[in-house]
Amino acid sequence: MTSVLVCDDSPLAREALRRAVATVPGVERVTTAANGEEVLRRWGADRSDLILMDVRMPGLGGVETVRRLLSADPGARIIMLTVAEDLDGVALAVAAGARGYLHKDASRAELRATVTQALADPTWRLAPRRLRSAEMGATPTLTAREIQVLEGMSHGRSNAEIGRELFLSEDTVKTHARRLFKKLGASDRAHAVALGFRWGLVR
Amino acid sequence: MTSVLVCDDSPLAREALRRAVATVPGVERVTTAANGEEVLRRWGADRSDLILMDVRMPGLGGVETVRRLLSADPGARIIMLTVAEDLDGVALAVAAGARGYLHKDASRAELRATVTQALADPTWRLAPRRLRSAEMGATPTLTAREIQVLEGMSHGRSNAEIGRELFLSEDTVKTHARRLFKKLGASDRAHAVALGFRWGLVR
DNA sequence: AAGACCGTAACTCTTTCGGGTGACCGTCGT
DNA sequence: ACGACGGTCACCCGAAAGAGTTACGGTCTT
Repeated sequence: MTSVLVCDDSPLAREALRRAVATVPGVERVTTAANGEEVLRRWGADRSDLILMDVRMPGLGGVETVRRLLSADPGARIIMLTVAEDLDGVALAVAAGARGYLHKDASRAELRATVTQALADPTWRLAPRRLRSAEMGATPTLTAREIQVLEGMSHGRSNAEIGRELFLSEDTVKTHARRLFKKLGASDRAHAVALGFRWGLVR
Repeated sequence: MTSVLVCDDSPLAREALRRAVATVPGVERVTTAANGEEVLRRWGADRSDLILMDVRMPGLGGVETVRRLLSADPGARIIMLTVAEDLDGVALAVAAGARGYLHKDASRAELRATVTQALADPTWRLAPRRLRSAEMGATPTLTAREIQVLEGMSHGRSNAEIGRELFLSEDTVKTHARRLFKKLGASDRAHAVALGFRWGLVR
């Protein structure tokens, strides 16, 4: 029974990862956790063959979780996940005993290849790879205009105000809005803003 | 000329910190940065007497920034800022040479006391303190109901839907909405959701 | 005891949104 | 060269949202 534990605090990324990992040949079960504490709890109950874990998590951070996990079970295989702009945590995690890491902007295929390899070879270590975040569960790709409109929304501006700001007619803003809603799967602007934050499209 | 550099990726927290630090006796200048790269850039130009820096930042993380800062100038005084649920990064940062850290949920007074002490005594180290985030620049305090409503909004639900979900009338939901808008200073629900994310009230 | 919040709810009125649809133009890739 | 896509704009329409106001009972603090 080959099982993999996926841990990421972003529900969206978590689901995307879960789905991607589930397609790896040989993987029969994928469990998920939202933070380090949850990983440790699950690990106490039933041990997975491999753990994919985000470096940056609220609560117990990735690095410390790796330490605790390995002090409990030195054989645990852990691969860290990271966004492009967070290389220090990865280095620390690998130094702490993680087997390797994956950039979140790597391809789904690379993710699967890495997981396959890690599962096949218990001694596997490192070999960094990339993966386009667009492919790790379809991160929505917004155009520059759409992001500008989304940002305007996140600052509480009306369509008319956004239009004035960007020298566009309100109707044009509405068009961009409708298109970005569709891309994000948002039902309204509040939802769109939330998804923008969850996907890291706006801050 | 006593100057302090404040670094936090959250614009809201950054401003709050800036204002709090500016009230410390003896501090004549407070500069800000949004990430590690910016800190290093500023540091190259003009060195502050003290740096307050968030552990968790996009881009160059707090830990690595501490390392680079200290390798350039071993005398740099750095205090890390952290949220309650992120203790590993602090330990690493302190191990890397930071003088101490502050919980973001400490009081404004404690923040000021720590800064005062760090500025007065160049050899000062550690002495962790706390500080209520509510006081570090007036983090809005929403009631449980208001947060539930805000969360509903972040999931794209209409007021009527939120009402059905919480067994409330739509009118009541609208009342909670209006109240939370006022607390957050939001102009509409999209703005409220954005502020909720920025303040860490919703995920 | 008085006041300050909070949770609940209703009513009105105006503004904004979001869907649907269509259209023109430019660019880029095939 | 054709088609897909993005940016621009317009019009209609019904459904929400948001502002303003009022109200009543509960809890908690002063």
